[in-house]
Amino acid sequence: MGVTIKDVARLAGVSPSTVSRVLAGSPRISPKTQEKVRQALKELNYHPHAGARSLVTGSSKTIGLITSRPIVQAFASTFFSEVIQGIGSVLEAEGYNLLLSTALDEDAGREACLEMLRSRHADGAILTMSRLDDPLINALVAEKRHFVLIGRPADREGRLIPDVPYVNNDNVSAAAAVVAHLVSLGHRRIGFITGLRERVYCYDRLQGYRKGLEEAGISYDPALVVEGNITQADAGLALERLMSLSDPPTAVMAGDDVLALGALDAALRMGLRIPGDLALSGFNDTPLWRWIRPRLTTVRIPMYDLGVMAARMLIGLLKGRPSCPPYVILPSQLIVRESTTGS
Amino acid sequence: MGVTIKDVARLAGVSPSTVSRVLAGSPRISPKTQEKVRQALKELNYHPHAGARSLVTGSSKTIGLITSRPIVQAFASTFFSEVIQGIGSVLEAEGYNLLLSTALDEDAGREACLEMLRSRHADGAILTMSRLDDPLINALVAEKRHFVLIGRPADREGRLIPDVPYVNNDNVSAAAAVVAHLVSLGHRRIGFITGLRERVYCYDRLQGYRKGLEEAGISYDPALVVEGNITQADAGLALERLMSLSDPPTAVMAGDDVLALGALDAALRMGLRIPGDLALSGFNDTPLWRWIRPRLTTVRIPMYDLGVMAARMLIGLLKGRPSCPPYVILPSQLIVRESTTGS
DNA sequence: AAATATTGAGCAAACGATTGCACAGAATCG
DNA sequence: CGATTCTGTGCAATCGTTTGCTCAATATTT
Repeated sequence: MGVTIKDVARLAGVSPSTVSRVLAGSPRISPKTQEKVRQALKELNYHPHAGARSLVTGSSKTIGLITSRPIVQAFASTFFSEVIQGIGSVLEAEGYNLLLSTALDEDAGREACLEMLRSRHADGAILTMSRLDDPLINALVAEKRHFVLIGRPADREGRLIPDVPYVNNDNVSAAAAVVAHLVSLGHRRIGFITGLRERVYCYDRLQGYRKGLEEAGISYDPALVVEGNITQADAGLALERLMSLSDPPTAVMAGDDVLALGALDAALRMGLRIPGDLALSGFNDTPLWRWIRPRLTTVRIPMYDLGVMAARMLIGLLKGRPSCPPYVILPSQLIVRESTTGS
Repeated sequence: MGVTIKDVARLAGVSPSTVSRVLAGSPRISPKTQEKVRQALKELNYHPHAGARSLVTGSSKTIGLITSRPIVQAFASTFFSEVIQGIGSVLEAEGYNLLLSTALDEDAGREACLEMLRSRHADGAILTMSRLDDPLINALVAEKRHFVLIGRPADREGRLIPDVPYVNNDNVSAAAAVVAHLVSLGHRRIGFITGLRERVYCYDRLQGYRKGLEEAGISYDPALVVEGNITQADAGLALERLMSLSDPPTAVMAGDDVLALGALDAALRMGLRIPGDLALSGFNDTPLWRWIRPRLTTVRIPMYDLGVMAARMLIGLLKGRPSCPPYVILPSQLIVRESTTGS
C-alpha cells in the first residue's frame, strides 16, 4: 500500500540510507544523486512514516494540547480558538502536529491526557487554564515532560510554582487598571463578579481587584465580591445580590465577558441604566461581542500571541536552547467603551 | 528511557509475544500468566509505543480533524467546540486520538492536512464546513481515505456528491421553516442575509429560503438576498442596503447568528424597532447569545450530536461495518423568541 | 497405555526509517 | 608516484510491536 523508502531507493538506483540522507538534507550527498532521489520521491509520491521515524529517532514531532477543564468550557469562548491559531502557526512551521486531548471529565481526563502523551510519545505539551495546585501540572512535572503552561503555575495558596515555564498575561495589573479606571470616574463602591478562584486567572484577577482598591485607598469589602460559575445565569444572580445590598455598588467589574453579559442582562431587567445607574466592565474583549449595546469596557488579552509565545517557548525547550526564558508575561490592554463612560 | 515490552516480559518471566498477547486480550493465555504479566505491567508502568504499533499493524488509532477554511473562523463560534466534544466522546471510548489540522490558509492548508494524514497514517478523518466542489473532498476521495463529512458533500452546482458519507442537519427545511414562521406572522417581504454560497451550508439555507417562499406562494426577489462574509460589519451593511430598497423587507432572516447580531446592531442604530418595524431571525442558536436583547428567534442545530454521529459513522467505516448508513440527517429546531414575535 | 487433540508460550520475521561504521574511488599532498 | 585525506555511498543494526508458525507439555480419547 504505502510507498516506502526502499521503493524510492530502488527507483533512484541508490540505497535506502542515501534516500534517508537526502530527506534529512545531509551535506554529504552529491548533487547528481540528490536530483535522482528527488525525482524518485516526486514520482512515487513518497511520504515518510511518522511512526517508523519516531521509533528510531525517539521524537514523534507531535505536541499535545491539553485543557485541564472540560473542553466544553474551554472552547466556549474564542479564547481557545485564538490560542490554537497562535500555537498552530508556530508549530506548523517547525513540522509539529497537534494532538488534541478530548477528555470529558477532569479526573478521567487527566489520565487520558497522560496516556496520550505517553503512548504517542509526544515531544511536549501545552497546557491551558490550569487551577490552583493543578494535579495535571504535578503529574507532568513528575514525569519530567517538556511542557509550557498558558497561564500561571500556582500552588494551593496562589504562590508561583518555580521551574514551570509559562506564558501569561498580566491579570493582576490589568484588573487593577480596571479598578483605577472606575475610580477615576468617581466610583468608590465597586463590585466584582468572578469565576471560582480555583482557576488561577480568576484568582489573579481577584488579587488585581484588591490591589486596585488598595492603590485607590478604598478598603476591601468581601460583600462586594461574588464568586461563581462562569455562566450568564450565575452572573445575573450575582448582580441581583450585589444590588440588593444596603449599600450597593455603583460599578461592577466582571472577571469575564460572559459574566459581564449575564450581569448586563440582569441590570437591564432590573431597570438599571448602564452606565448611568451602574457602570459595568468585562474582561477578555470577546471579539463577537463588540457589537453588543451598550458596548462593553473590557480588557483585551493577546490570545493569539499567548499561543505563539507558548509554542515558541516549547520549541526552545525541546531544542534545549539555554537562552530560553523561563516565563513570559504579555501585556493586556484596557479598552474603554460605553458601559462605563457612556460615550 | 521508555520501558518496553521486553522489560515487562523479563520481569514477568515470559516472552515479549506473551506480553503482547495479554495486552491484546488473547484468549490463549493462562490466567496465571496473565496475572504475572499484569503485575509486571503495573509495576513498570508500561505504556505501548503507538509508533511501533502503527508500524506493524498499519493502524495508528488516530483520526484527523480537518476544517477546510481557516481555523480562525471555524473556532469563532461555538460550533466547532461542540462538534469536537461530540467527536471526542466517541473516539475516546474507542481508543482513538484526535490530530488537529492547524493550517493557516486554504491552499497550503490543504496540502498540510493531507501530509498530516499521510505521514501520521491517520486511520480516518472528519471534515467540517466544506465548500461547493471542495478540493479537499476530491483529494480525500482520490486517496481513498476513510472520512466523514460534517455537512453535505456538494459539487459546483450544489448537487449531492455520491459515495461520500456525511452527517448533516436539515438546513433546507430549517430555513424553509423560518420563512414559514415569518409568513405566519404576516410577512411577505422577507430579506435574507447570508454568507457566501460557496459554503455548502449557506447554499443550502438559501435553497431553503427559496423553498419557503415558494411554499408560501411568494415570488423570489433577488434584491432581497445579500450575500457576504460572515462578519457583523458586513451584516450591518447588508441590512442597510435592504432597508434602503424602495420596497424594503418587513422581516429579515440571517443565515447565521453572527450575521443576525450585526444586522440587529445596524437596525437599532437606524432607529428600527425589533420586531415592530422589522422582524429578525438568526441561525444556529449560539448559546452565549441567548442573553442578548431582544432575544433572537433562531434555529437550534444539534452540534454535539453531529459530532457524535460523524465519529460513530467513521468508526463504522473503519471497522468495515456493512450496515453503516451512508449518511445521516439530524433534525434542527426552530426556536421562536422576541425578535420576531415580540414576546 | 498409546495415540491424538488441545493448550500455552516462545521464536523469529516483519513493519519503515535512521545512523554509526566501513569502504571504495577521487583528490590532495609530500 | 605512493601515501594520505576527502567524498559519497552502502551495509547492517536498531527502535518496539505484532503475529504466523512451531513445539513442548498437558489433557483427552480410544
